[in-house]
Amino acid sequence: MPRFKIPEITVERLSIYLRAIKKFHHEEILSSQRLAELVGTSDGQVRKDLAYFGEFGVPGQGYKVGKLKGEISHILGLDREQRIALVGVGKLGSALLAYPGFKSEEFKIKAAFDNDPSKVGRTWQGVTIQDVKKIPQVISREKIDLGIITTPVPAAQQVANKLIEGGVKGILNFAPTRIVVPDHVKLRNVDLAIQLEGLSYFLTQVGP
Amino acid sequence: MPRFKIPEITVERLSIYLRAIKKFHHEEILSSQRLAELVGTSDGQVRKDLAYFGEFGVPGQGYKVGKLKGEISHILGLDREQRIALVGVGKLGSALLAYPGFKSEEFKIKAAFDNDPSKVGRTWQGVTIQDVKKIPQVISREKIDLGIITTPVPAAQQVANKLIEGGVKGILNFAPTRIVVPDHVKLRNVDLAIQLEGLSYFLTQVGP
DNA sequence: CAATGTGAAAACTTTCACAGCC
DNA sequence: GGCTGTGAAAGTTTTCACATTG
Repeated sequence: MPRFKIPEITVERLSIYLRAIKKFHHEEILSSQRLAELVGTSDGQVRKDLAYFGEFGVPGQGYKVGKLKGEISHILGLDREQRIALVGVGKLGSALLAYPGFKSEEFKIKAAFDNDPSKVGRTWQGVTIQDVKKIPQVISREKIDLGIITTPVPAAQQVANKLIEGGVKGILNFAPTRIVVPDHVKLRNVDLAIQLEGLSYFLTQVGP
Repeated sequence: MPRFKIPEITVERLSIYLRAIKKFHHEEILSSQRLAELVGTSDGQVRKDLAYFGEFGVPGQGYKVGKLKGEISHILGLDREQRIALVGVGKLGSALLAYPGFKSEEFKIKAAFDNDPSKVGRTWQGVTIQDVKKIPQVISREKIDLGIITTPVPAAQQVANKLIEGGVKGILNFAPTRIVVPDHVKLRNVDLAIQLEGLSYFLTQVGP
């Protein structure tokens, strides 16, 4: 549907728009201006972002919430189940297993793995923790296409390799280290400490 | 030191460079090319990023690890203690309290708050959990300048207001909602679900 | 002579403003 | 009259290439 290359930031904003409009009723109509205020951007930006993918609005009126929800969900692939595996059921891993956004209708964590024998076999948030050795086999049997890495740094690359061997197409990496993946796999790093460091920089700008 | 406005992404990359060079010895010398390979960017990018802040390299040689560490740490404000408060000691909150990057030499979580009476008074990771009512008072007494919000969505704005009342200068918000802050406070949102949705979009691009 | 620092060019993103539609 | 969709302009970031330096 997209004419050519879509900026990654546009996709990110679509997620944000979707979150914002979910609070409204299907029948309601929002203008780009109203939507922009809700999420903190400009009306032109909203229109440009949406226009990459089609014509969803009605001139003179605005965007109908129901239609927009459907379109954005479809663009983001949220209208079909996304099957996920999480590796590393430590503190952060178990928090994410319970995190509302990670166990929604669209996202289903189908498998969890750890290398700690005392955790293997236990069930947490409805998911049974399995041995990391089984990663490739389970990923491919369960047709899982997204992997989340919440292991310590030293294990991250190995785990990524196993996920890829099993056939995941995307990896969300929380281990603060660079991991290398082949071109056909999409990697996204979330480094929580870097977020803090960015704020820290800001403080050096404003005062003592 | 910076001549004018520095792109936020440059600051983020500085954090990444710093993480990468920490693995090397003080005396070692790295070229921009080597550093670029380590973090997955281009040599020109590395030089541009650093050149915003000064001349840290030696032409014909490269960058000395020790010097670079010092300079980047200083730029990011990591050469002095950053005092932090965390609000919302749920699953994600307790994971972050234990997260290595959040309890480093530079970052000290000095206070934690929750509104659940059964949690108040308990100690976790060396920090005693206090009642959210005390936020403004503790923030200002302890001279805390960064706040982390890991509460559920409905509480986020209220908590932010209390943090600001106490005098924080920056807020790291993990609640998936838009919160509004005055101009002099720096807000950074980390929405974990959006990261997943970005990957999900990618899958729609490469095939079913 | 190897690698930095840096203008200038290219690529990309956001803003603007307005024709066209409801 | 109000609001979308969209080219064109402005602004920003990245890449390029080279003069300069140890």
